[in-house]
Amino acid sequence: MSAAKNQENKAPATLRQVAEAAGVSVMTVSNVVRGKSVRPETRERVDEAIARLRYRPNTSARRLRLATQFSVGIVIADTDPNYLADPFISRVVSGLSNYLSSLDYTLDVQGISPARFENATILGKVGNDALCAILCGPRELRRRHLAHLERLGQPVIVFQEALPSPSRNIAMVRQDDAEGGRLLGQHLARKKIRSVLFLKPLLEWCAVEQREHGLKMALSQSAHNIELDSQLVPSESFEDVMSVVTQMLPIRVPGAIVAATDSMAVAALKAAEAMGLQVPKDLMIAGFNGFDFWRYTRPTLTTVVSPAYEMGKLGGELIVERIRTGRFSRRNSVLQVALQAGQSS
Amino acid sequence: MSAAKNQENKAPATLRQVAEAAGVSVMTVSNVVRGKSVRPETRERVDEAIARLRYRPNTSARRLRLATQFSVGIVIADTDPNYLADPFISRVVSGLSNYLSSLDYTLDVQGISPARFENATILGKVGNDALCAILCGPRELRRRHLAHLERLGQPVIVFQEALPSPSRNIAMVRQDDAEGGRLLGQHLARKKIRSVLFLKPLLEWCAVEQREHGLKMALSQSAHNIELDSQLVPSESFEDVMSVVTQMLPIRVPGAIVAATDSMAVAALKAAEAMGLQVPKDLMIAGFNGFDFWRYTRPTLTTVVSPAYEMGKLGGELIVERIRTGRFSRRNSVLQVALQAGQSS
DNA sequence: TTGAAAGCGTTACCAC
DNA sequence: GTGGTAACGCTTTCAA
Repeated sequence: MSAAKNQENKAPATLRQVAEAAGVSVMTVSNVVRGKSVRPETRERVDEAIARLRYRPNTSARRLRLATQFSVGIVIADTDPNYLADPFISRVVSGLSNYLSSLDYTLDVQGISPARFENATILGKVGNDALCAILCGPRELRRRHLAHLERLGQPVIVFQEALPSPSRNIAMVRQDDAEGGRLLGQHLARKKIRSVLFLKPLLEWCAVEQREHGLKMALSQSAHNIELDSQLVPSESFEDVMSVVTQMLPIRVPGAIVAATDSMAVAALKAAEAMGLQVPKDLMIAGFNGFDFWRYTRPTLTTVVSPAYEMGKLGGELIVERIRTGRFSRRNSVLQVALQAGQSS
Repeated sequence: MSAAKNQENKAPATLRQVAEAAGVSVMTVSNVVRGKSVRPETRERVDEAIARLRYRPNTSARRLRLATQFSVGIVIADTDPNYLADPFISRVVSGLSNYLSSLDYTLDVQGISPARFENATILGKVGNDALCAILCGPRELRRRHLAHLERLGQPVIVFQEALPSPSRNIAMVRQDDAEGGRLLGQHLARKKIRSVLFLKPLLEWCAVEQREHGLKMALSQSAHNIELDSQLVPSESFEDVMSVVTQMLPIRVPGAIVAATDSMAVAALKAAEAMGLQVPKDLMIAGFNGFDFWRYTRPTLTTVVSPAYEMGKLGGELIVERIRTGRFSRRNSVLQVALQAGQSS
C-alpha cells in the first residue's frame, strides 16, 4: 500500500537513471532522445530503458540549459470571468494555439481584469520566449499596458489594438474594424436610413472604437448625412443589452441599430421583436463578427465577418519568426473584413 | 543602433546580476524576492537594483530547483481546429484557468485531434505538475487515452467521461448528462409526443452518449412508450445539421427532435422553419447546454443547462489539492444539470 | 541577517 | 560513437 502509493507518486525518471539502467553515459541517452547519431545496438538498449522507466524529458532543465522556453504566453484582459467564451477571443486563441502546437511550442493562457493586467503571473516571470496580449479598458490604460509590455524586453504580439507598433519588440495584429464600420455604414446608407444608433459596451475595446469611427465616417459622408447616436450598455450580456434597448425604443425608434458585436445585435433584435417591431421594416439591425449567431435569428443578421482564427494563426507565425530570427518581418498587420448582408438590414 | 538593438534583445537579468548591482550576495536578493526577512536598508538597495535591471525570476530555474512546475496542462481532443470556440469547452477552460491563475499556477492549453492525442507535446514532456484532459472519439480509443494518461504517473483530471476513476492518480469530473437526457425525455413525454429523433455528431463524445442514454430511458419508461431514433450528422456544423435535417423531415416528421447540443438544435430549428413547419406545433425541438443560444431563436429553445464553468473551477480545485496534499479528496465528481423549458417544446 | 557551496536535469564542448 | 565536465538560474543547507 505504501509501496503502491510511492509507485504512483514517484518522481519522473531522469536521464541519469536511464543511463544507469542501460549501462551507458548520460550523454548517450541524451543523444538518443534528441535523435543524434548513436550506434543502433546502443540505441536499442537505451530505448528499452526509456520505455521501461517511462522517461520523459524535463522541460525546466532543458529550458534552463538552452535559455529557451519553447513557450508563448497570452494575457487576455477582460472583466468577464468567462473570457474564453467570447467567440472572437476563443478563435484568436485557437488559431494561435494550433500554430504553436504544430511547432511544439507550448501556450500559456491567462485571463485577467484590465485593472490588474500588469499583475498577471505570466508577465511577472521569465517563463515564455514571447508574449501575446489582448487589451481592453480606457485608451489611456491600454497605452499604459502597452508600455508595460514594452518594458519587459521580450517579443510581444498585441491583437486588435490600432496604435502602430511602438518598438522593434512589439508587433500589432488586427483586423480592419474601421473599414468594417464603413462597409456597414455604406450598406445602411443605401437603405435610405435616416438615423443610426450604435450600441457599445461600457468596457472599452479598441476594435469597438474603430467600428464606431468607421460607421460614423461612412454615415456622415453619405448623401443624406445620416445621424449617428451612440448608446452605452453596462455589459455585453444579453440581459443588459435587451434591457437598455427595451428602454430606448419607446422613446424613439432609429432607422437602424448597429451593435458592437453580433451577440449584442441578437439581444437588440429580441428586444425589438418583444415590442412588436418588424425587422427590418420598422427597424434595421446589424452587428459584427459573423461567426454563427447571425443565422440563429429570424430574420438573419447583417454582419461584418472577422478573420479571427487567421489573426491568431498570423500572430503565431510572426512571434515564432521573431523568436527564431530575432526580428519581426512585419510590425503592423491588418487583416481584411467583409460585409455579409443578412435579412435584418 | 547596434547598442539599441542589444538593449532590446538582451537576456533578462539574473539574481547574480542584481546581487552585483546591489553589492550583496545572491542569497540576499533571493530572500528579498521571496519576501524573507532582510534588513530594511538592504532590502531597499536590492529593490532599487531589481527595478533598475527589470529583474524577473526565471521560472525554469525555480521549477528545476524546487522540482515543482506551478503549472497545469490541459489537452483537449477535438477534430475542430476551432476547439475553443465550442461554448462548453471554452467555459470549462475559463473556469479552470481563472482558478489556477488565482493561485499563481500557469495553464498550458493544447487542442489536438483524437487520433493524435497521445502525441500531444504536453504529454510527452515533464513540464506540468498535473494534467487535465477532455476526450472524444470511439469509446475504445478514449479508454486507451485514459490508460495512456494513467501511465504518465502524474495527477490527472478527466472532464466529462463517465467511467469511474481507474486509479488514485486520476479524478473524473463531469455533469450528470444521463440525468439531463432523462429530464428532457420526461418533459417530452408530458407533451404527449409519439416519437423522438436524437441528432448526434459523428464524432463520439461520452457526454452525448450519456444524453442519448438518459433520453432513451425516460422515453421507454413513459406511459406511451415513445419511440426513439438516432440520426448521425457528419459534424456539429450548422450546414451539416441543417442539410441532414432538411433531408430527413420530408420523409417523416417526428414528434420532437432532440439535438446533442443547442447549436445543433438551432440548426434543426432553422431547417424546420425553412420547410414551413411550425415549432412546437408541428415539431418540437430541444437541445443541451443552455449557454445563450437558446434565446437567440424564435421560438426560444428548451434546453438542459450545463454548469460548465463550475466544472472547470472544480477541476482546478481538485487538481491543486492533489498537487499539494498528494491525494484527491474526491475521485468522481458529478455536477447537476437543470431542465430549462423554452418555447420550442 | 548575510553568504558560500551544492545540486536540481539538461546540453554544449571537448576529449578519447 | 561515447563519455566527462561545466554551466544554465535558482533555493536549500549550513556556517559565519
